[in-house]
Amino acid sequence: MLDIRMFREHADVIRADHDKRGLSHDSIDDVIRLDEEWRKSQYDADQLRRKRNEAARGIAAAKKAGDDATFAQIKAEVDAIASEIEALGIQADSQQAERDLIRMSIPNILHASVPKGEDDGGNTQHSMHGSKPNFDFEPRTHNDLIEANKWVDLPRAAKIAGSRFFFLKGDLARMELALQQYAVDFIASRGYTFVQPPVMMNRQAYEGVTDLEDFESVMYNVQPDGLYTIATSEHPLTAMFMDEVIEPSQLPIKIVGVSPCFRREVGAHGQGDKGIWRVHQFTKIEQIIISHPDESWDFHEELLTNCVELWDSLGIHYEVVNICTGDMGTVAAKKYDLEAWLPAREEYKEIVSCSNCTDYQANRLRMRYRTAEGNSAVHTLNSTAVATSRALVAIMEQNQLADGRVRVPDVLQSYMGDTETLEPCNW
RNA sequence: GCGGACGUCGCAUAGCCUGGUAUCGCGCCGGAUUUGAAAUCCGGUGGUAUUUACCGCGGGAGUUCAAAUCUCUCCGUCCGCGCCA
Repeated sequence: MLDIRMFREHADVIRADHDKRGLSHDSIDDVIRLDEEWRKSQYDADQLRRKRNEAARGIAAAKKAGDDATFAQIKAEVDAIASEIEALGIQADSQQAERDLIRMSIPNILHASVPKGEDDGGNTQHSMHGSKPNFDFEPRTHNDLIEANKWVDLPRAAKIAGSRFFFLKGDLARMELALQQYAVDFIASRGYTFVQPPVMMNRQAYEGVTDLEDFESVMYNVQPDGLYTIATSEHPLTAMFMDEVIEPSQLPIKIVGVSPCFRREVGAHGQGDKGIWRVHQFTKIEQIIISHPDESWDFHEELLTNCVELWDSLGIHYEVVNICTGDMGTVAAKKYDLEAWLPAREEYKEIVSCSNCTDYQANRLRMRYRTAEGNSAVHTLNSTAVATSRALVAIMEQNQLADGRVRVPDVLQSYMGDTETLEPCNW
């Protein structure tokens, strides 16, 4: 959510951003109009309250003195104002609620370096890392590999939970655990605190960190308590500071989190989504930074650097892309994706997403830091370190051997008892 | 799950019984003093606004002319009991 001061003082900035995104200005105009109406109602109501307070000032004395005539006169005066105040108050509340509902749907202001484009075709390459592996055989897709090696059981998962759930088995499951440990150690060694968050959140906190439409298409709602399972640990790890005023000396707060992530993936179907590429539940190691506004762009680059060095160390070939205006979504002001090379399909596909959300989440969550002039919103940043299901796909496809087994990246071998090659499962 | 205590500005705390202007301290910010620092002194430190006003005492509702204060309810914390990986 954008600061209301942006609409009052710098509406031209929001308008320019909407032009960049190809959006109409209607919502901006609505917010500005409703804000003016709300302020008028609020001011009028405040003036009446003031009148009432002034009138009521003598009421205690009259009551104590037993002066019933004065008491009755003041009470009549106060009663007359009360109904007016109530009507104005209701009007003001509804104007403010409507204003903020629209304001919630208005996207963040994009950074100047975000390229213009209509969809993911407009994303631009930032950098290329590693090189395409050479195979003296026809490389197989990860779906072939998991089936041939019996590393993943999709049919039985579908039987007990539904499609897009999976059992992870044998050496591939061991490598998944190794990836978690390795990634956590890698990021924690750079001064990030390891945190394991709750995997369910209430609606109020969740609205602070995500697009409202996600409640219908992305999140599982758990009854009877009405909690939502998290779609990423970014959500609890950012919302953790909701309603807080942070001392500037505490900033930046750097976190590496790990959690299962749950996504309904409504409407997702297609050849590219087979196997474990797009699933309802996966594990993700996430980087989070809560920072002073002046530092967030430097930290955005730091998060990307962490990703690049982590994925380089795994020996994976990938490119970094700068996400364009049309592919950005509501919350982020700038986003880099890492896209790994999948040799069988000859495509680069998203494995990491690295965002600076500036003050957008912080405004909704009322996360502030103390300044001399008053409290002001912090900036929030998040970046995948490793989403293990997709990391497994990239490693399997790039490290596959002619017989279908898979070479374990060097840095992971010590995390799984010096295992060098993933062996098939026998059931 | 049962019983009890409690929730007050960043932290800590008074006010609650007996309804009538949000208290003291710490921390933080600014200023004075100082070569600099510490110490000391002064001022400021919840939100909103058409800037001196209005709203705020965990959330919501109720009683009342008036609620931090009384009642109900929900949420949370702590203690004891029960259950439990």
